[in-house]
Amino acid sequence: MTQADMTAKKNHHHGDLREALITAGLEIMEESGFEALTLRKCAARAGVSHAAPAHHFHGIISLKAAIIARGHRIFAATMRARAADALPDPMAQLCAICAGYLEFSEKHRALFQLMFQPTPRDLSAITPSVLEELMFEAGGSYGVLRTACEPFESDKRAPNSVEIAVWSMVHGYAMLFGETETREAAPTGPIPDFSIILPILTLQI
Amino acid sequence: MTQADMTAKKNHHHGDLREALITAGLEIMEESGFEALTLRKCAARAGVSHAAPAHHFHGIISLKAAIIARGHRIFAATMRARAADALPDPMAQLCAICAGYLEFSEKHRALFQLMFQPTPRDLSAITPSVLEELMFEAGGSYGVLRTACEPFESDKRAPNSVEIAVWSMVHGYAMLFGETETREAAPTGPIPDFSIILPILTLQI
DNA sequence: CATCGAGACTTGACACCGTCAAGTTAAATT
DNA sequence: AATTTAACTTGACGGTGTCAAGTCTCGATG
Repeated sequence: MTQADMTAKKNHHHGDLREALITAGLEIMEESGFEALTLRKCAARAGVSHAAPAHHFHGIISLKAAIIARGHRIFAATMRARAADALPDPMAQLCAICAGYLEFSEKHRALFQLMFQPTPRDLSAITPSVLEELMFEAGGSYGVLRTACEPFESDKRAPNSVEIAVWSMVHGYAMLFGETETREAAPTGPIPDFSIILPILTLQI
Repeated sequence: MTQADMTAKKNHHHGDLREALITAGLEIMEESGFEALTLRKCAARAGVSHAAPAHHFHGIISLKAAIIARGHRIFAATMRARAADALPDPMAQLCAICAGYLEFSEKHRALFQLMFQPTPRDLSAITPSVLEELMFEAGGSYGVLRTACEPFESDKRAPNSVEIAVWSMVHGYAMLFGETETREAAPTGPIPDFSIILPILTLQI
């Protein structure tokens, strides 16, 4: 519990409640999974009453959006870190970025699940400043992948088709195999590593 | 409302409540999206009290599992229907089955989302007979895709690597683009059709 | 420095949710 | 016909998100 949390326990002025709620949300999901995230639990962990978040977030949907924005920032950083360790040629960069994609989906499974859960149809319910932040951060993390795919695009194919193919494949793999989850249906035998799968695609690019 | 529903409104014996609850769940999601699905709403639509489902399903998790099993049956049928209309060569069959995969994800978006939401870690809470049905139906729908990929597997690659690659790609595409959802981040310009994307992969197989 | 207004909370209540316990009604069995 | 079992209903509880009204703190102003 931070100094601000302790202050909140005494008074009506937390000091940095917005950030504390986001941090609480990230911690709760890390510990108990993506479905454990609730507004009241975040408020309790931040040391305030259940209605306090309303001043910072227009409902649970806005708090989740802020957490997802934070997730995209960590996501982009994870992919960039892998790219920084790889050779500069386009293929090595793409492989590294995909490895970062999968690393994030495994290490932060609950956050990844939250980030890619079905989007509410009406984004207008989200606090405008939070939505702007989310769009910015999501664009940033997606841009890492897009940039890595650019060298492989060609006038011979539909625009963006390589980035769509790569994103579909790595995202599908992350969703389906990113964690040794209990599954109702699965391929028999061990799942091949994505580094084996990706070349099936990229050799043709 | 069926005859059985009307019977339930009068008495303590619905007649086919199990099926009515599953049907209610499918309808509610179709109308109001995947997050609108609740046990009480299903019970109300089936014309019984909120606690009636407990006799057939051990909690909301079991009712959802039953709905998901139904979803897999429709899913498999959709892919098989596409395959039935296609030429018998392996490539045409694979393309048709992927088209069926995407058709299902678009036409039954909420059901698709429910089917591939993060799985609860503890499946033992699910009614055993329901879990068995789910495993069977999920295995059946997955088997359609697996069978279509078999002609492309090779001793030169890791076992199952083609089916993993294809499943990752088509599932990722379905999750990301299967509906013109509101998205925080997206490629610029129109999304290439999956029939353009798939050949990037399959030409190399 | 005192006052006022806005910001940042707290308390309480409501409806909805899933689950459980106890009770009631109908069907099946003996 | 009586008994047992199945299939419900009713009511309650705790957790959830949201709203309204109230309270406390901070910042602005004179």
